[in-house]
Amino acid sequence: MLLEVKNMELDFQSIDKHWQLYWAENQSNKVLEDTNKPKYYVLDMFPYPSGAGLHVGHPLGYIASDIYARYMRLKGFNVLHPMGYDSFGLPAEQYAIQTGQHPALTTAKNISRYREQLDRLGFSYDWDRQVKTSSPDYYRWTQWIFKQFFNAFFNTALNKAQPISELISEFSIKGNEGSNAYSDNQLIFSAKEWNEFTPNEQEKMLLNYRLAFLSETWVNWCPKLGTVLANDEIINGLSVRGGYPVEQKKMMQWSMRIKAYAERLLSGLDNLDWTDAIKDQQRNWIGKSVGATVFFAIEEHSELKLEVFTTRPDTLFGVTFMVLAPEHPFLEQIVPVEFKGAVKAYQVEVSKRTERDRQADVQHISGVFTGAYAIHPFTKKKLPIWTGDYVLSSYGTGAVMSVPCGDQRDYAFAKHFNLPISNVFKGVNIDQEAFAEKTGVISNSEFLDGLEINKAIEVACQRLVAEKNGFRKVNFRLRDAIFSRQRYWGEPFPVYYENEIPKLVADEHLPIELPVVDAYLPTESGEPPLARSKKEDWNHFQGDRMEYNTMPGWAGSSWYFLRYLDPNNKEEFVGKDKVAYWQNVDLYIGGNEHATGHLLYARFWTKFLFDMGFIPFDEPFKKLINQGMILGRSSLIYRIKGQNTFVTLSKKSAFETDPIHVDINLVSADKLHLSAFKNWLPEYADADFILEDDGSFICGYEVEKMSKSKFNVQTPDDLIEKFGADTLRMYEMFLGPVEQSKPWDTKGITGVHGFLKKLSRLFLSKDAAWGVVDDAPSKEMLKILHKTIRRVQDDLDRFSFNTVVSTLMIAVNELTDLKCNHKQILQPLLVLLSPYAPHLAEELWRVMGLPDGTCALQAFPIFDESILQESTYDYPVSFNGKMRFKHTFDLSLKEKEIADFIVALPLTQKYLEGKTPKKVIVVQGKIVNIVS
RNA sequence: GCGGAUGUGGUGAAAUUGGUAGACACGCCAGACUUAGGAUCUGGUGCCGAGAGGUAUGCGGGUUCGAGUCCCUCCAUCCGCACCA
Repeated sequence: MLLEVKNMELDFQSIDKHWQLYWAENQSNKVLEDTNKPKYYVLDMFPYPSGAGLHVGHPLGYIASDIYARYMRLKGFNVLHPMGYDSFGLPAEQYAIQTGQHPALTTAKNISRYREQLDRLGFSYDWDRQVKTSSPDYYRWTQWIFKQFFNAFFNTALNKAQPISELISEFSIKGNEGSNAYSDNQLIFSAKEWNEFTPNEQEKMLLNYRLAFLSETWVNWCPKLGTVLANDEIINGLSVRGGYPVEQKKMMQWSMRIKAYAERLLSGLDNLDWTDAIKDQQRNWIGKSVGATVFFAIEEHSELKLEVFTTRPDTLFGVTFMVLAPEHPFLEQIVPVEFKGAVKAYQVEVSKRTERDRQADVQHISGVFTGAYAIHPFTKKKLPIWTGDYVLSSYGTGAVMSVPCGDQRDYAFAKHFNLPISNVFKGVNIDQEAFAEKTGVISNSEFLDGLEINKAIEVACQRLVAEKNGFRKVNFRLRDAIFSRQRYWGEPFPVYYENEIPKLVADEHLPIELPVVDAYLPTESGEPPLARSKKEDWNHFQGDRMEYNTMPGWAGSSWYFLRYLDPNNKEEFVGKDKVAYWQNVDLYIGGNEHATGHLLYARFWTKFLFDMGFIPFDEPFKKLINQGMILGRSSLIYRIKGQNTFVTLSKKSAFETDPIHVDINLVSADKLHLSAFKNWLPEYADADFILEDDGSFICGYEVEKMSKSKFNVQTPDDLIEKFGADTLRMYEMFLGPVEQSKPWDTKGITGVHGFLKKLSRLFLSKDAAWGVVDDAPSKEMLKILHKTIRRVQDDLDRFSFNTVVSTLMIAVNELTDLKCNHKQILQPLLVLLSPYAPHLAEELWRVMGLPDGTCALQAFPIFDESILQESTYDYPVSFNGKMRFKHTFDLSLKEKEIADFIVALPLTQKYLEGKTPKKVIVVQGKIVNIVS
């Protein structure tokens, strides 16, 4: 019976193992639909299984969600708490390029390591529901959902997606004039014209409407590597890998028409229980701005109308020139011969810089005059057209009307190139800078003169519409999401080509599995790795060729929370009955870095699947908590420049040194273990040291992101080995609020470990026998218990995971003082503890011989208010807000009685120093304040 | 430049609606026990002061009987970004 007690101490390691085995063997965490209980869905953002394994930062959110899942089970909910892996991704592919090993193999290896580490923490996941985005059983449905996007368009009148077949029949009856279908297409055709299109022409036209579509997009192209690069992979116009030049290039790419959902993605935020910080980030990303589209005629090109978007149509009379993005298509046509050379040279120069570079560099102003002129819609004056890289092709129309008096960028551009500036603001000085405030009165603007700005916007819009020179327009910053990647390790598209027209593979041939390739690199001609495959390498091959791009990382993660509901369904991506029962995620916990990527895409896919009638809700995550990052504490040593000599921290200022990261395992309490350091890497074997006066070598430190290259990664494994899983779980919570970023530091872990030992001592009698008694507890003990029940419950209800730990510590301290070994107290206490320390709670429950199965199957103790009711209260008495002494009164006493009594006290007279009180404030049950 | 977050002891932090600032823990100091241990237990610990007392939540103001909490100005640190027309 005392199996887990050694030398009067609990053996946490055996307890962990025993219960982890028990849970696995008894399928304790398996969950099924149960209509007798309310459901609750607790989800973690699933991890990418990297080769480095889990570090102490990962479990922070997992521990919090596990505690909450266990709490909600005790509260009587049927809790769904699954886990899986976002297992497609670049690192596995990079590793494959280097080693030739198939990414599926390394991924499988990493997953099993992750699983082992997760299991050691005692998480209550229902592993039968595990999903892996790289498994064909899973990505079959990612491909299927892609097909639904391809087969749909967005109806702006109904504000929802609909089958493309409806649009096709609409076109064949009345063409596309006045159509409500969302599109960037400008071409108008009649029903007759539509019906006379060849099938290929029809298909090309439909790509302008489909929610998943093919179009030409600008990409960062590295000719030397033969591949497209992400912004992250480029520094100063050179690829991080190899340092080769990168240029902007147009390429056929799949995209998702997320812009169609911009308005709904924005308004949907209002009803979500997310922090304002993250909602603001999404609002900012979506970037709604209200203004007008204005058309400018171009001199000598009557066939062209230059379209610009402005939020300030009231400043139209302040326009003194136009600026086009260097990528603007009009530049091909409008630039006179004598200017072509300069414009071309500028375009080439700009194409070497990524959009990110262009945006980061605010100081540097560049541009060239195109030699062409636009015509002002009202004044008919000539406006010179420039091209400049501060105008981005991807925002708005890629062209701006420049109003130097009202926009600082236009102002700076005008000053730099000595272009005219005309002031349209009444009584405002613009000698030094533009006036960007949206207040004041317009002048110098013909029919807008004397109007207040909002009124002027109104009038300008009316005039634009009346003269057919523009219209009101809502613009979004959000861009359509590029959906193809030139990579191997991602989902293949369910697409083949016939005469360069993309066609969908029939459902019965899904999944299209990743074909075997001889190398995970692009082909010589710069085609994606899949193009290396031969026809027979595909499990299904159709048409002239298959699609060689793969899907991006966010494809699989945009819907995985739905697959957990029904992970083994062979007929549907999720069963209707299953999704009707579990609904959307009640609590979602994960890192802040996904604020605008994953969280926005998942919302987009959910809204689409809702529109198509597949799921009964249109927001995926009701409540969101962003856990903070756990930062590493790196150790630094200082090497004298050009020597192999290292200086201790306090003496480093006397030398010129380089800081070098040193493995934190070679350092304890900032002292470097010298012999271990010499053995660490061969280059340090004969290093010299300049030591402190006491003979030690002290390291410097820095708090930064945990990473392998900084040698500051703390894995949970060693700590679990030393203290057990429960200690680590509690300690990570005890560090502070989950939302907060904090440096990892194990200094305090002994405190939490000591608490668990102290708690278990309540259950032991002197001779290490289990000494729990059935005697009735004292009133005092009951008070401690119920005070604790209330606080644990209140704190968990507001996700204050850290304060629960100290509440439990206080309870144990107080019960220890009372030498409490009463079952009536200790039994409910174990239930309170169990979400945090499930292994120990179960073990104590078992050894106590308590009934009703395991601790996890109990109900959360019921808080009894009456036990805590007091008849008296110890009032703090303060003078001018400063607390001086306390006095106990019956709680039934009224304000007036208390005030009179307090004023009469000799102690009060002492603090009054002879003055008469001006006012005595008594808040019943709270405080007394005497103002003198 | 824009947006967001955070500033409380030597350290991590607590204080849910304005009502006893620093709970709980680490660390430190003193002691007990002990065939030295990273075990356990007891007491102390914001700062100044011998003490009475004073003082203290990034700085400076304000509202209030009362402010860590609400309002204004400023400062510092961290994170994100997109010169957004």
